[in-house]
Amino acid sequence: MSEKKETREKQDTLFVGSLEKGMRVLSAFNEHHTALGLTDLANLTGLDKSAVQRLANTLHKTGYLHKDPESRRYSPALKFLELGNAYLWADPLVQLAMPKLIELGRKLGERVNVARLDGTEIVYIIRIPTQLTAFGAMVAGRRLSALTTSSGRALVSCLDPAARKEAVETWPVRVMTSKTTLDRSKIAQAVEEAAACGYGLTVSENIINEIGIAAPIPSERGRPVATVQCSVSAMRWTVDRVREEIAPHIIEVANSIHLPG
Amino acid sequence: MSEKKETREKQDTLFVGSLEKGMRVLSAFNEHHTALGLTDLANLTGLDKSAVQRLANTLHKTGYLHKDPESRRYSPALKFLELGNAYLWADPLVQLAMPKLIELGRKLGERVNVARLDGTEIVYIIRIPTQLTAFGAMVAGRRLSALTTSSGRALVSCLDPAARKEAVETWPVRVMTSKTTLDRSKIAQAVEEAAACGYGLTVSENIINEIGIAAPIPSERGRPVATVQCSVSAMRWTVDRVREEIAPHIIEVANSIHLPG
DNA sequence: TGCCATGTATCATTATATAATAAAAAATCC
DNA sequence: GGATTTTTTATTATATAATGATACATGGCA
Repeated sequence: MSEKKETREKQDTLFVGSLEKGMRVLSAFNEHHTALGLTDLANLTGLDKSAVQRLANTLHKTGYLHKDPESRRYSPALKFLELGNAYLWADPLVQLAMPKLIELGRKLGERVNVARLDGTEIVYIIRIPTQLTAFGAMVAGRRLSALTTSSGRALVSCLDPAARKEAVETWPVRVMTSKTTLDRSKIAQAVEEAAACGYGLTVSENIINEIGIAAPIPSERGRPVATVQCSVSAMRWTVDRVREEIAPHIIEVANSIHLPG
Repeated sequence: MSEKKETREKQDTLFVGSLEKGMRVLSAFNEHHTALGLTDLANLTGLDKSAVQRLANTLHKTGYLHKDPESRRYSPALKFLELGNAYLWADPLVQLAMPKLIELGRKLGERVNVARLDGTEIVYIIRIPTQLTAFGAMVAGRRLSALTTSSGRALVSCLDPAARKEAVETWPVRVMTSKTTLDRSKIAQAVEEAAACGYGLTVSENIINEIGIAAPIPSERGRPVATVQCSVSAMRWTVDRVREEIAPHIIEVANSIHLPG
């Protein structure tokens, strides 16, 4: 009874394992997994049958998971959305940027977004969906590999050379389309270009025929952590026109946002 | 040791108390509480110091709560938003309605929304923010008393007479502005009017000088549970013009949405 | 500077979650 | 359409893991 204490060394007494497991169950749900049975959950979370049963039941009883009486599968309830809402109120960047983004969306008549860098990925926190497109590009909270996005490239281009090199070489890339760039030297090139012109740019990386362009939002001190981004259809736009007609506007808006910290 | 088993009678063995407490901590964060210290959390959740300490620490370590090293206060992290995103993917209504709402937003040039009824409140699940307004009216996941909203009134007006009466008389009303209607007979009148004309309507109930109008989305079988809604400024619109120019459009869109179940 | 509120760390005690197992209910297959 | 597999639900003994009281540290504030 003294052999297996090396899983979690120090944080033991102020770490509630059951809660962590419960959160594992919660976050098993995402764009690919919208309704899950107990065995699905067990597989996805790595927890055993019994644990999943208790945790899912608890989340159901507390109103976080809807349980379909027919299929007996669980899916996210409205409380999920309220948690998202809580984030939006808590992030000062959202409040600052929202009015400017709405204005920008009206001016450009195209989809504009704000994205934050989180680790090696970017998360869209504001989306103004002026034009129709893939569902995933219209909802807040989506997470994409930074290196495949205009926002990610814009932000990586602001890192100091060493960090930039490491990011380009090691950050993971998830393939989204047949045009997703996997060649690290091409990514490096795109990042250098972003550094040169002050904005990141992608074509068809995440959605076919989508052109993305993003400008970093300056941070009072420290590196930028977010961007103002615009996505347009390559059916109606060319890269050159995007550079000429959209770039100046998103840069202007990005620079007009002064976020504390 | 046999006196206190009546708090939770049956669900005991498959109910994980720690998880429920952890969720209490999570949901302490909302539009009014964006950054909370341990004592704040203890007060809001009704848990004791130590419990909150352990739970908050766990949520911090698992990436759900950001902890400001300065103030040592916790606030929602990006994972909150990802949970919201998971909901949006899981709700078929969101996917069905999104393109139609974008189209409608473009046509009207005004803010359009989809709201769901949840208990005695409505929750906005899609928001197309075409025009500037209060921040709370631009983000998904917000929860308002059903009876003070055009969406809620539209949906209550679809209930059978007995349920309608009970809703109007007993559902709680949270005061949002100086114009929020507390008089139940006036609410009853508004609901009857909604029943008569097929859409709910509010003026300044939740935001001063805001006119709201909402049409129920029919359900295959059973009562409607959601609405297509539009909010406009009373500075630019009159109620009569809203009835004439907006009502037909939101009704048409609402009726074009066929959601299963 | 010294005080009070707030956050952090420790620990014995037992309640509480665990994982194994059995029973029931669906789904799947021939 | 009936038998077999898979998935879900329910039960229980056991010890782990959460508890809450307490003591300590820290920072804010007058």
